[in-house]
Parts: sequence; structure tokens; C-alpha cells
Amino acid sequence: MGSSCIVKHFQHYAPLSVAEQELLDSLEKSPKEYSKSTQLWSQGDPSEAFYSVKKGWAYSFRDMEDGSRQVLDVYVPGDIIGLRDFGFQRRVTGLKLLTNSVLCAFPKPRLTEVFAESLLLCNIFFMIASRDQAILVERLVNLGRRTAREKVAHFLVEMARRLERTNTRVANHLHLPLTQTLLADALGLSVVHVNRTFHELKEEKLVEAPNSGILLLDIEGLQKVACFDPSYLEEDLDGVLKHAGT
Amino acid sequence: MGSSCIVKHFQHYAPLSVAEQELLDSLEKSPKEYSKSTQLWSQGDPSEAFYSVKKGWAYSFRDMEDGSRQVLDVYVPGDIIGLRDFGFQRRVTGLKLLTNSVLCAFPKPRLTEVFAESLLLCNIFFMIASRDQAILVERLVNLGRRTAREKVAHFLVEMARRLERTNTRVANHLHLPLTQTLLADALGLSVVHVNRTFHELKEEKLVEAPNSGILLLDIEGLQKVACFDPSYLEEDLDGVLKHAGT
DNA sequence: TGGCGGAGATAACATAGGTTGTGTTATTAC
DNA sequence: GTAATAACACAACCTATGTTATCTCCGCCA
Repeated sequence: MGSSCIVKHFQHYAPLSVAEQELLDSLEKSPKEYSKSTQLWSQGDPSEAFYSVKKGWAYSFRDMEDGSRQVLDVYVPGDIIGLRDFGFQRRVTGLKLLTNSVLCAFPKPRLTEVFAESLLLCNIFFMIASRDQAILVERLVNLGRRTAREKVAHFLVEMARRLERTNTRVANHLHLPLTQTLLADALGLSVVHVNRTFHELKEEKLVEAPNSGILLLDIEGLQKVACFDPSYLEEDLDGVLKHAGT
Repeated sequence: MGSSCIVKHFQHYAPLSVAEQELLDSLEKSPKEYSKSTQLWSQGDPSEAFYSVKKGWAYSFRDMEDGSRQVLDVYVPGDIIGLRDFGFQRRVTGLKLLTNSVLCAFPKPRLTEVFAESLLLCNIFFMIASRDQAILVERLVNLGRRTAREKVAHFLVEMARRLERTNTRVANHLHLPLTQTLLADALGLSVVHVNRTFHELKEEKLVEAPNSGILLLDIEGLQKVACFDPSYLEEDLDGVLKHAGT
């Protein structure tokens, strides 16, 4: 207890009482290992639980009739998976693991219990939902109004920034366990074009492709390429907290 | 009281006690008229209140450095605007009215109070947030992996389906106060291409362009063009309710 | 030890959709 | 009643990105 990933994540927003920490810890009672590439669920499966990510990476996606795939979001340690499905009987997107991972499942009704027990946690959960929305909004802007070059750079910088939340501090070099295919599916591009674009970025010494995954060499530089504005990742609970008592 | 738009919307999900109805009504204390094209806020403005839409249409958008614009969502009567900004001090997107409208503002902290007073309403709000996410997800899929033709059709059908929620029932003909420019900005296309696409759909008798706005002639037909799957609009609170008491 | 599948690289070619530019109406503003 | 503006239409041309097709490299496992 105490080093729980979810607790760490939530404390990023506000100091938690012991009772609240215990409540949160109870959501992480059942950590379980899953191996790379396992698919936790498909679109349309009954949606019965949320998961918190203790270790590893995952992504949510939608398969299209024509065989293509749209990736919607990528999850890293500290993230909560499945909030999107809160209001639905069935999952609106599929979920697959990108690496070997450790996840903790907690059943849907448990969330409502938490709402009842702690107004503060309730507010934090609501805030996370709003942050998830902000991320989707940003991805939409990315897809709708940016060039391939900007899309790739923007996506990579976002992942880097999101990792700073749990890693104490990310060096200017950073390794992401992503494939070019995943990038393509996330950004609405073809793999071939992602490859072309990637080639460009490599020549500019912004990224590199080691044996596996993607290595960011110059996050600042990528940020410039993407016109990245990080404000959509900078939540603030104070405005809410003043009124939330504990 | 009783005919409040927000109450009607919420009752779509679950029966409300009198106390809860009054609580909701209190959010609609201050209806105010706004005229077409007024901009309620810009990206970056302090985010202090939510609005419920009593009458009229609105849309949220993001202006890009290069002068283009990405529209993120369109709001119709019964919708709640601004939940996206819950966790942020500043608005993550701008907001503008599409028609003359009547909106009701309620300050952000009021939402937290509602959470505290009614667990049921708290759950419904959470559910609406998850629905908003599902809509964004669908828009993302639209932008990433569909042709212009499908994009336009899909977007139009979505609006039609969303209107069924408040209008008792929508005839097969339906008039939307949207411009082609708005469609373009929502779908990540150029106006010219939307126009081309629209032309096609007109020839197939699926839509029509009266003096102003867009007239849907054959929603079923459009649905087919778009491979539209409505499940992302069909929320269900029962799974949650069982445990939410009143 | 070899064969197989996934990820990456690259080339040649094809096209959906973007851009620019010019008109036509229909509204709105004075 | 005329100017200015917003929406729509359509033509000609252009380019970013998609498609198809090889080839290589590496890790995996039978």
C-alpha cells in the first residue's frame, strides 16, 4: 500500500486522506499479469469492469468493416481504462495490450460505491473523465486539421508528456514501445506514409528507430514541429476542490 | 417546472424523485436568450460555468494557427455544454451559437453540490460524460477511417438520431440549421469538397439544400451510406442504477 | 536450423481531396 | 436601395497521401 499506481496518480491532483487512500487501494486488490498482444475485450462485449494500469501499455481501437482499424487512445501506467464505457452495456471500443502488463480490474458498480463514499474521489474521477475527453478532442484536431508530419510529432510528444505524470522525470531521450503500424492506425494514415514521415524525422535527428519501438531524441524539437500546446494535459482540481470537502 | 429540457433529458435515463427534479430545475433558474453567431467563449478563457441548452443549436470548435478551424461537437436542446472543461481552469475549446438560442448557465461548483446531494444525478452526469466521449470516439473514427461521402452521411445521421432524444419523433424528413462550412470544419474536409460530396448526395435524393440549412430527405438511406451503427448513442443506466439507490 | 510472421524500408503508380479563382444568390446593414 | 457579407456552386489544376508490391531483417519456435 502507498506505492499504488492509482494512488500516486490521484495524489497528483489532491492530497488524499488515509481513508481515501484505502478506498483507492481496494480498487487495486487484484493485480494480474497479462502478456503482450492479449486482447482484453472487443467492441460489443459486455462492459463489466474498469481496469487500472499498474504496469505496461495498452490501446483502445475500433475495427472497421473494410479491415482497417482506428486506434483511439493509448494507455500508460496510472491510467484508468474503460471509463468510456460507464454508460453503456457493451464496450464501445476494443482493447489490446501493447506490452506485457499488470492490470487491476474492478467491477463497474464499485465505481458508484466509491462515488458514494468519497465526494473528493468522485470529483477526481469526473475530472479524469474530462481529461480523457480533452485528449480525444486533441486527437480529433490532429486528425482533422494537421499534416502527417504534424500528426506524428504531436502524437509522440503527447505520449512523452503523459509519461511525465508517473515517471518522476523523463529525459530528453525517451523510448516508446510503439510500432509504425500503431501510429498509422492512431493517426488515420497508411503505414507506408508513416514510414515516409518517420524517415524525414529521423533525418532531422528528432527520432530514431532502434531494434524495437521508437526512440524520441529531441522532444522539444518535436514539440516545435507539432505546434504542441500542452495545456490540455494540465488539469486543475482547485476550482472544484474548494467546494468538495472531504 | 416539469417541462424543463434538462429534466426531460435526464428522465430519459431514469425516473427522478421530486427532490431530484427540483434540484435539476435549480440548474435552469436563469434562462437567457442569445442571438445567432454569438460566441460564448474562446479557447483559453476561464471556465466558470456549464450551460444547458433549452432552445437552439451551438457548436464547440478550435481555431488553428493557420486560420483553419476544427469543429468538435454540435449541441442541440437538452444537451449540456462545457462538461469537457470540468477539470480545467480554462476552456479547451471555443463555443459559438448556430441559431438564436436559450441557454441556462450554472456555475461549476454547483455541479459538485449536485453530486453531493444526489447520487443518482451524479451517476447520470457521469453517464452523460461517457456518452460525450463515445460521440467523440465516433467522430474520430469518422475522421480517421472514412471517405468524404461516408463522413458527411455519418455526421448527418448522428445529428438526426440525437434529435430524436428530445423531439418526440423525427419524421423521415428533417431540417438541420447547418452550413456546408460547418460540415467541412467538423469533418476535416475543405468546403469545396463538402460541396462536391453534397452534390452527389442531392442527386441520390438523400438530402436537399433549401434556402438555408440542410434538409435530410432519406435518413435510412444516409444511414446505409455511412454504415451507421447507432449503438454509441444508446446508453443504459440500469447496470449502474442497480447500485445507486436514490 | 530452418522456416515463418511481424516490423520496417523503398519504389512506382494512383487518387481522393485540397487550392485557387470566379460567379451567383440571398441576407443583412446602413 | 445599394453596399457588404455569407453561403453556395462549379471548374481547372495540384499534391499529400493511399495502394500495391518487393525486399530485408529479426525474433521465435518446432
